[in-house]
Amino acid sequence: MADPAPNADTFDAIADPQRRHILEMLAQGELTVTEITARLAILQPAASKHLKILRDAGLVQVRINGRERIYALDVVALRPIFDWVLPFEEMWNERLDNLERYVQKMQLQDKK
Amino acid sequence: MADPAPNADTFDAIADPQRRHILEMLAQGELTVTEITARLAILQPAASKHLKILRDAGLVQVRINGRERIYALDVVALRPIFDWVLPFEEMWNERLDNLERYVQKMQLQDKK
DNA sequence: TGGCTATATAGCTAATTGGTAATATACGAG
DNA sequence: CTCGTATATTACCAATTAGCTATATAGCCA
Repeated sequence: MADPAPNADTFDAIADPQRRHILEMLAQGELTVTEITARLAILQPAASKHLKILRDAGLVQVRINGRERIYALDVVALRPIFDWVLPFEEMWNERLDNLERYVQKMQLQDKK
Repeated sequence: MADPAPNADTFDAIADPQRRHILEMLAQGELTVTEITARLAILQPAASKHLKILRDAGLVQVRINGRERIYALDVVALRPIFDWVLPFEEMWNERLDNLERYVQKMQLQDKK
């Protein structure tokens, strides 16, 4: 049985702006290849190529409807990105918290 | 005056596993180029090249100490990644919440 | 000064990438 | 069955990339 999320690199998949754009569009709802192509400034084969990369990364799912392929976001496949960046986010939040505390202390000093 | 965070593409910068590795190492503390090179399976010029890309993306800062360059993480530069992925994370959290609610409802049904 | 160390840069190469044009496949309509 | 539409795939090209080797720059130490 094949891995349902073969996970050809997710980071690579989202490195390209066009592919991020596709994912953002699909977050609003399903789209056909023609609709996706129309919203990007590229030709259909280029769109199909991007979609293949997104498919291989497990980020999108296809459903066939007659001669159309309807693409849908598989949002959970973005989890590796979120999980990777989250610890860093905690770092800068700490930093901001410290800065806030520092600023508040300074303001108290000023009032003295 | 130059932009303090020139932001040569952050997504591109973190697409490479070696560069992600460097950022993870720097999250633990500052390192020299030699130390970074030693922890990766590449030669020093390759490490320097990665570091230049990370510098251009504003993800690391350099401090000169004699003939050493001490690199430090500038974690806030990862914010664009976090900000981009966060709305998607909210989507899959919703999905999981719905699933939890559904499971709970089913469990209630079972008890009837 | 000369020689060693730390780092960056330049030049090269093989592999990858994002795009295009051309072609193949397959479905729906008449 | 034939024609037009939707999509994928192939072949090709220019640009980029990640690595290497070789070299340049600069600080430290004797």
